[in-house]
Amino acid sequence: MRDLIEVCAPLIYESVSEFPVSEEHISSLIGPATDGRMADVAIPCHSLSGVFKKSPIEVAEEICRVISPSLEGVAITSTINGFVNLKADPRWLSSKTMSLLPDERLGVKKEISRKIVVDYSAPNVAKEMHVGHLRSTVIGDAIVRMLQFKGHQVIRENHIGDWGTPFGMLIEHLIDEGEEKFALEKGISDFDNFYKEARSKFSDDSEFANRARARVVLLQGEDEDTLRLWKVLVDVSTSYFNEVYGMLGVLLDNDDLMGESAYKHLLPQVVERLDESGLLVESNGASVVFLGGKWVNREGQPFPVMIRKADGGYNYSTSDLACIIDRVERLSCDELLYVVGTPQKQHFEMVFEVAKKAGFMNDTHSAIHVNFGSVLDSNGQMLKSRAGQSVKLVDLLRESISRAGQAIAERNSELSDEETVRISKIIGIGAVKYADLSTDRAKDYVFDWDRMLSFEGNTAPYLQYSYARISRIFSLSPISRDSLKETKIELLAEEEQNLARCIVNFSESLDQSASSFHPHKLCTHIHTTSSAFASFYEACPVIKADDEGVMASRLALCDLTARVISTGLGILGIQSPEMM
RNA sequence: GGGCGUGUAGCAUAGCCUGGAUAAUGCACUGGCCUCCUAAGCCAGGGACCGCGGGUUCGAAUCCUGCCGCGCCCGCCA
Repeated sequence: MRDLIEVCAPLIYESVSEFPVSEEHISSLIGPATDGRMADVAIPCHSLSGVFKKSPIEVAEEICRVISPSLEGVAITSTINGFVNLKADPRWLSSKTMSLLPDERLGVKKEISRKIVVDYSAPNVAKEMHVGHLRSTVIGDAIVRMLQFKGHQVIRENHIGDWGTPFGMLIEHLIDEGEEKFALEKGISDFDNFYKEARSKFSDDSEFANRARARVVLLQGEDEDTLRLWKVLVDVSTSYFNEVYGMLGVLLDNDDLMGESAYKHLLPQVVERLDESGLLVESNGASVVFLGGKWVNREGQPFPVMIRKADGGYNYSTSDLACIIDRVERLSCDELLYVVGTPQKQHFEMVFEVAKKAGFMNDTHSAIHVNFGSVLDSNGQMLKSRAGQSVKLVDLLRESISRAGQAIAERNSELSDEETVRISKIIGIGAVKYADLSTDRAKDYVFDWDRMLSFEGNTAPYLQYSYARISRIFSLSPISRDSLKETKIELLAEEEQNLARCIVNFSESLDQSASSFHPHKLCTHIHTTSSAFASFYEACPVIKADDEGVMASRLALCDLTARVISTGLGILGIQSPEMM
């Protein structure tokens, strides 16, 4: 109810000017009501008790009496327990709602555009995509869409693991297996096996291990044939990633790839510049940065950010520092977001601190670790990839689609086979994504098929069902959807008013979601809206309304509701089916 | 040991940044509602010492502090 506060606040200041309170004081008290049933906006008057030398209850009554006339037609005032309560007047609410009818953006304003790099997904070449990549990919995609919608220039960066020592063994294994065979057979799947085979040969077969080590040297020396083999692995992997991205319906494509290999020429420069800034220290033959402060290890000794190992190799931190240089200096971005799991929190804190101290970033740049929790199984255990036993992302998505298909087949026999296939994908993928997005990303969440695919509760299928119901109304409506832009909306029933509130609050909710990089806030709002629609749907006949004006008004509400749901879900990367 | 995070009905969560009312939502549970736009729904109801103790405040789930439980991180891996 941001808009209501904006309208009311000046009127309230003016009305209370005769009282011995400052505008700031009153302003600090006006806020959204904590209990939506009591009011939209509230002024708790308890702290004014001393100034007025009266009880909070009397103060509230006095303020209410004074402000009520000026709020005529905007808000309905009342008092209880020392609160002045303002409830949106249906007239104000309806005019606000009507103003959104012709607005494609449903009241969402664009911000002054910033250039924002979002680093997310980050699968590894020649390895399977698993549940951990799911979270990064889905959350990152939603954040990218939110920021774009708010008018920002977003640069997607998929920092794939395509460089480093494992490629020695991977390339040798590729040679052993035969590259033609590999390229043909590895379309979708089975990277896990390939990687495991290479790994076990590396540990069991010393001849292979020697070849692998020699191959790493060749790779780093950019030997032509080695690079070509490396490229085979990268190409097959990225086309696999693209298949998964296509299945998931996320924005990532080949243009967004910026693998570790892309930064390798910057690595010596990182060392040089850290050295020039005086941060670099030699420690046991390695080059490191000691940040001091709270960064101590188990023994209480300061522990370092490793920049260059004693063997001359570079480290993860070095690569991330190179990224920062590239993003700040080549892309000249204002903001750097890293959609990466919480376990790496400390790593990013340290890297950002080094980057600031070394002047790779200045005060105008902000680097934010958009962290997320782990996906747990039903026993509360982490689904880890390296331990093996990880769930392959493609299998998981396929299963979700298949389960969704069964669920809709049980419920609606009118759908053709073709429609069932199409809609199963929308619902299956939507369910997985929404389950991931709808709770606070920083917390762990338990992966539960039954819950995410339930058509009840705060789930994608429930929201999609609301949208499908509205679409059904329009398919039966005598009034076309396009002709509703100028419709007079009248909010007679309580259910209509509650629905209108949700529609009006959409922009505020999106703003909060986008500014905090917390997609679940938007999810909560879409669910509240769908729920308000379901109550409205029961209580207020639309195309069966007796009066034509009422029908048009309700159709307009349906149109806005559908747009809140589909725009909201769209920003989360989830589709809204017109039937299901 | 140090650092970070987390703890809210049987279960899963929101609210915590920015203190405000009888702590909100969903699942599950109980009871109602389909000759009527998709009942995949709606309505009503029961269910919570907001981990525990102190502090700040007129007022604390929210801020501060101390404990306790759980998790993660602290590698010349990424």
